Amino acid sequence: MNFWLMKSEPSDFSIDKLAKVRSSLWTGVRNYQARNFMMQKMAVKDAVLFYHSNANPSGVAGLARVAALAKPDPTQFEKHSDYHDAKSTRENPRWWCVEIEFVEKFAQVLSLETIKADNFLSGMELLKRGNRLSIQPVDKKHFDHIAKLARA
DNA sequence: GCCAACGTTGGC
DNA sequence: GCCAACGTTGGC
Repeated sequence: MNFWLMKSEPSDFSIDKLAKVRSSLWTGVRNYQARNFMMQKMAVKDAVLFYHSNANPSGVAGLARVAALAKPDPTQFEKHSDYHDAKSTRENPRWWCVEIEFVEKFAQVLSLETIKADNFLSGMELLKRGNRLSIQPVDKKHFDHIAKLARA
């Protein structure tokens, strides 16, 4: 089983929204590295840190889980979607997405500031210079530590 | 809104 | 294949 961090702007899709709908396709990823993690590495039951970016505060807002393997992202075929991709075909879709299900909302967001201040988390990909990747692998030890901090 | 860092595009 | 121009991400 693998561990992941997945970013979303809460104004677009938040942990509250996921809690309400219970599960959702993780649509809109248009970065090949992030897509490849979903297509090639994610398995059902993998654990996910749900990260709010461009938020107040930004940070890990809760936990989720991979509910289904990657399938073609339907938004790439929607002409009027922000995520439409004219170069993608149904025979050979360019963008794929897994399905994510709600697990837990933290009582409060574990802020980026708190994560940065914790020495045990200093090696996280999230904290690397210029990090922009919206889906990234997380070490189990970091995942567990974040879950522990959030419940403390 | 600013801007550093990064990814993508396209001319050559 | 190089790389300048451009677009996007995301913290602040």
